[in-house]
Amino acid sequence: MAFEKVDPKVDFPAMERDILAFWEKSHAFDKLRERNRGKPKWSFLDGPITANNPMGVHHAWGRTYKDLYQRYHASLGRELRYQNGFDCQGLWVEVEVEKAHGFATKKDIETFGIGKFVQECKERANHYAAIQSEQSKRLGYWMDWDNSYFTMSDENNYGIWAFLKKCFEKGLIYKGVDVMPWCPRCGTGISQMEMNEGYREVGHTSVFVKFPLRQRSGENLLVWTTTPWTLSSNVAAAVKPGMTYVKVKQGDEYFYVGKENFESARTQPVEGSNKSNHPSLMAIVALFKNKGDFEIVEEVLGETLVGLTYDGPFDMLDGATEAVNVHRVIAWEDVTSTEGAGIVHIAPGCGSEDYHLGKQLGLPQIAPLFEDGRFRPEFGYLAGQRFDEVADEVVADLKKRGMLFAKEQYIHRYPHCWRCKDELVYRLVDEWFIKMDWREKIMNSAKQASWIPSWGLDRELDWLHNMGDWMISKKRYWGLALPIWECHACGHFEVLGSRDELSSRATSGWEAFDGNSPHRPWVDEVKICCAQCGDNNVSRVKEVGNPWLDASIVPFSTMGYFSDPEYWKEWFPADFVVEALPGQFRNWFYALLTVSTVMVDKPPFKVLKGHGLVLDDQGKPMHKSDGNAIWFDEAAEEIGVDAMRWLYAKTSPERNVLFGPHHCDEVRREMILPWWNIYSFFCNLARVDNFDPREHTTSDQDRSLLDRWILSDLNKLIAVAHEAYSQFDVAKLCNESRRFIEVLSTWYVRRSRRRFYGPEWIQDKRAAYTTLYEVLTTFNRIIAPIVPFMAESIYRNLVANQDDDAPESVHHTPFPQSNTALIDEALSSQVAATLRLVSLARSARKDSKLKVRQPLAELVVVPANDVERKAMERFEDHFLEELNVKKVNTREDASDTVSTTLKPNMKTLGPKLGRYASVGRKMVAELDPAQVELALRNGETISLTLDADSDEGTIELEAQDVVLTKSYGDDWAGACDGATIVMIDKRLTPALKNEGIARDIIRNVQNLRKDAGLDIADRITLSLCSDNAQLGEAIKTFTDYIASETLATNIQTTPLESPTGQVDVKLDGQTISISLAKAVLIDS
RNA sequence: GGGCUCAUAGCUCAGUUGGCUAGAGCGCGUCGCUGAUAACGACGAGGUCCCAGGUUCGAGUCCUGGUGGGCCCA
Repeated sequence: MAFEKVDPKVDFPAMERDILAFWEKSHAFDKLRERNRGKPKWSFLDGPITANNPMGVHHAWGRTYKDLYQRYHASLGRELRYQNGFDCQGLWVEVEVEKAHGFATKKDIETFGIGKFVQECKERANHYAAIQSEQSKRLGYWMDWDNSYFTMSDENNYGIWAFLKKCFEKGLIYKGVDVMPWCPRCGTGISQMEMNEGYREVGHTSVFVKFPLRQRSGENLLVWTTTPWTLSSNVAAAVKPGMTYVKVKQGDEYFYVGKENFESARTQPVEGSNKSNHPSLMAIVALFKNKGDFEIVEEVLGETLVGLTYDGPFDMLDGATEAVNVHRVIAWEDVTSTEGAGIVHIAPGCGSEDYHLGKQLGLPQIAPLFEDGRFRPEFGYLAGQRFDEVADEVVADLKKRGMLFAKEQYIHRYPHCWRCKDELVYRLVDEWFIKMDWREKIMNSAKQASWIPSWGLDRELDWLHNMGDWMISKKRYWGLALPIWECHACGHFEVLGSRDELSSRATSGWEAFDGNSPHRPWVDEVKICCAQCGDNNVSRVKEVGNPWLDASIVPFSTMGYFSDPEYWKEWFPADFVVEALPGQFRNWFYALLTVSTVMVDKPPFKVLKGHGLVLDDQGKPMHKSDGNAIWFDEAAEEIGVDAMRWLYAKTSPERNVLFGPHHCDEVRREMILPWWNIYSFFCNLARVDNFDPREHTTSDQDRSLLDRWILSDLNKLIAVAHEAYSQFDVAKLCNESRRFIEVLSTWYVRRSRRRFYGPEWIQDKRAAYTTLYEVLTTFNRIIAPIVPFMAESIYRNLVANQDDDAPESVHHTPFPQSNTALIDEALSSQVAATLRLVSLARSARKDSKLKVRQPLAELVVVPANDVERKAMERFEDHFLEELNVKKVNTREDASDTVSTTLKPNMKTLGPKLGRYASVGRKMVAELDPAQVELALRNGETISLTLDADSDEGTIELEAQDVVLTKSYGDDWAGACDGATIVMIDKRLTPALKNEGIARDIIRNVQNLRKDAGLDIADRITLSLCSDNAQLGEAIKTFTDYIASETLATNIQTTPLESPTGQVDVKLDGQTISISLAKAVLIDS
C-alpha cells in the first residue's frame, strides 16, 4: 500500500484530534495494557490533582512527565496500573461552592444545611474531575480514566481512619492548644501554607506605650507594638540579656529603651523598596526631642531589668485580672535591636512566639476574642467590638490615662485570608495534632528513597527536622470526618479505625448514618459509649481533617492495602513519583512519608522527582487575577499538545519554565516543523517512487558513508535515550534529539537529496531510501513518549499501513535497542570535521564575494590533524559538490601562498610597555610572524628584552598582545581556525563563468516552475532569450545540463507562443527573458 | 538569623566524571539558498562564565568567603 500524501503545512491540532479519534476507536490504550498484562510491573503513583477547576497549562508539565515515563516503561514491556487521582476534599472546594451561593460566613452554610452543602461540594469535585479527565486525554495522557481514585471515596476516608487509629494506639494523637492565624470571617485557622498566599501590605496604627515599673516610681519601660488591641492581653515585657539599654530622663520621668533602638534610624519594609531605600520613620531619639529636653542618665544591660514588675496597660479590665500579679520583665533571646524599642510586649494569647515563650515560663494565656474576632464581654469598653476596629479607641484611652508615649502609622506586610481577604488575627484555639517526636523514623524513610534532584532529600530532611506537631483538624464542613469521639463528661477521647468498629460501638444514630459516606453531617449522628465513664452519648468532634491526609493515604487505599494485601505487595512501594517541587516538601511528600512510616515503616516510593513552576513569558507567576494565566484548552488548540509536551520535556526540571507564544513558537521551529518536514520530504518522494520498505532493502556494505554515519549517530542516540528515560532525565534526550534533527536535516538529507531523485532503483538510491526510512521510523519511536501524536501519525503512515503484521499503534511497539556494531566513532568525528572545514570554506567564499553558485577551480586545505586529513579523503565528493569546486587538494604546507603579518595590539601592549612604547612597538614588528604564531598557539609567551639594564625592561608577550593577519595573495581567498587553513582559488576561467551563469539560469527556471504551479515531475518546454553573447554561449554550452535539471524536453532561444510563466532577470548585468510551458507528452 | 538553590551573550537557556579557542536558539547585521518553504542556511557582531581567594599542569565546572535573586524554615 502506497504511503499517504503528507501535508507539509499540516494543522497540528487537527492532526492530534484525528489521532485521538483513532486511539478511541481502536481501543489503543486497552490493547497496550493487554499486551503487557502479566509482565514485570512498573509502579507509578499519581499525586492527586485538585478537582476544583479546569486545568491550566501549568498542570500539563507534571502530567507530561507522568505520561511519558509511563509510556517508556510500557514500551519496555512492563505492566502498569495507570491510575490517576483526584483530590476532592478541603476548603478549596468549599470556597467555590460558597461563592456560587454568595455565602459570607459559616452561619450561612449551616442555615443552608451542611448536608446539602457537602453534597454540592461532592458534585463540584465530580464535575471538575470529569472535565480534567477529558483535558488530560486531549494532552495524550494515557490512563485508566474510568478507574481514577477520588480522595473523597469511602475507601480513602476509612483508610485514613485506620491510619489515625494506628497513631492513636501509638499515643500520637492529642488535642492541643496553640495560637495560630485565624480568619474571623471564615471561622477557621489558616495553615502556614495558606498564609504564604495571603500577605498584603497595609498600614496599621502602631504605638509606643509606657509600662510603669512598680518598684521604681517615675520609671517606665518603653514598649512598641503594631497591634494595639493585643495590649488588652499583655502579660509580660521581654528584654534581651546582654543587650545595652539606656535610661532616658525627660521631665520627671525616666524611660528604659534599647540603646541601639534609641539611636538608630528606623525604616519600614515597604513593598517595591529594597533594604537600602526603605522609607524612614522617626527615630526614637527624635520622638523624645519633639517632646523637649532629655538626657541619658545611665546605661544598663538587659539582664538587670529582668524580674522587675510593672503595671499593665489594661489591668482594670476583668479579662486581664489573671495577668495583673504576673506582669514582669522576662529575658528573651529573640528581642532585636533593630525594630521597636528593644522591649517587647508579650501577650501569650495573641501571638505565636508569645505563646511559646509564655508556655515555657508558665505565663497565663489571655484569649480576648471569640471566633468572629470580637472581644469577649469581660473586656470592658472593648466588649463586642472587632479587633480591627478598636485601634483609635485604645490609643485615646491610653492617652487619657497617660500611658501613651507616641503613635504613628506603620506600613508592613501583614497576613490576610487568601479567600476573603480579611485581616487574619492570632488566636488561641483547640486543635487536634499528631505528635512528631518520632521524626527520626520519618527521616529514615526519606533517606531510603532516591530524590531527583538530590538536594530534594536535604530539603525534606530540613523540613522534617524543623516541623512542629502536625495539626490535622480544621473547623469546617467538607472533608475527612476525623474519627475522634470525645466524651464531654470525662474528657476521654478515642479514635475509631473503621466503619465496622464504628458500627459495633454505635449506641445510637447508626440508622441515620448507614448508607451515607463518612462525611458530615451524617457521620455526626453516630454516638458511642465512653470507654472510661460509660456515658452513652459521646459525639464525634466537629472538625474535619487536613486534606494532605487525604492525599497521603493513597499508596495504601488505592493499592489495595486494606482490601487485597497480595495485590498491594506487588505494587508497593511505587517505582516513581513526580510532582511540582514548590510546597510539596511540606505537603504531599511530607505527608506521604509520615503516613507510610506509621503504616509500614518505609517510604512509599523508590524514586521521587520534582519539577519547578510554570511562569509566563516574562517570568512572572501565572495568576488568574493578573490575567496572565493560560487555560489548557486554549493552548492545546493554538499550538498543539505535542509542542507543549516537548517544551516541558526539554526544560530542566529543577528550574522554572517560561510558557508563552514566543517559547512555543521556538519549539515548533526547532523541533516540530523540521521533523515533520523531513518526514514529508521522504514520504512524498517515496509515494511517487513506489518505495516499499519490505521489497527495497539494502545490505550494510551497500550503504554510503553518509548512511553509515547517520546510522551510527542514530544508534548512539538510542543509547542516550535509554539512559535519559531510565534516569528520568528526558531533557537530556530532548537536547540530543534536537542536535540529531539538525544534522539529519542540514547535512544528511541535504547531502543525500539527489540520491532520491534518479529514475532507476540503483543500489545507492535503495541505500538512501532504506537508510532514511530506518532513521525516520527509529527516531520516531524514540521520541514517541514525548510527542505521542506526531509519532503516531508518522508511524501509521510509514509502518502500520505498509505491514499488516505490524502493531497498529507506535505505542504498542517495543523501544529500539542500540546496535553497537553500527556505531563508528571515527566516522562521526570525521563528519564533524567535514562540517567545520565546509564552514571555513564558506567563510572564505564570503570574504571573496564568490557565491556558492559560481563554480571555482580548486579548494585547498591544510589540515590540522589526521581527522581532518581523513575527512578530506573520505568526503572528497561532498566537498566538491557542497562547495561547488572542481578539485580538492590537501597540502601540508601553504606558506608559498599564505603570508602572516604581525601587528602589535597597543590596547593591551601599551600598558605593559609603559615608557618603552616606541622601542617595544618596533621590536614586535620585527619578530617572525610564523614563529610567534606557533609559540602563542602552543600557549607559550615570548620574552622581549627592551632594556637590559632595568628590571622593568623585560616583558612577556601574550596572544592578546598581537594581531596576526593572514593574507592569501591575489589569486586565493582563505579562512583559518587554529592550525587549519582552507583556501579557494578565486581565478575564474570563461568555462567556470559560463557554468555559473547556467546555474543562475537553472535557479530562475526552478523559481518560475514553482510560481507557475507546476508539479515536481512535470516536463516543460523552455525558452531562454538574450542578446548577450556570453549568456548565449553559456546557454549553448550547458543546454543539456539546464534541460536535465529543469526537466525541459526542449530548450529554444526564441519566445514561446503561450508561456505558462515568464520572467525577465538580470544575470551578470545582462538581461535574459525566461519563459516556460508545460510540455505535452506523447505516449509511445 | 538558619537551610536549600540559582547566577554563562541584549533575551531564553545548553555546557556530562575538571581538558574550552565557552556553545545553541531568539533578536540584531550582512549574504545566500529556493520543489523540505507557516521555511531554511551561511557568515558576522555580541562573554572579565556575579565577585574575591584557594586546590590543580589545567577551573564555567571542585573548595572557602562575599554579593545579588528564588524557595523554605525561624
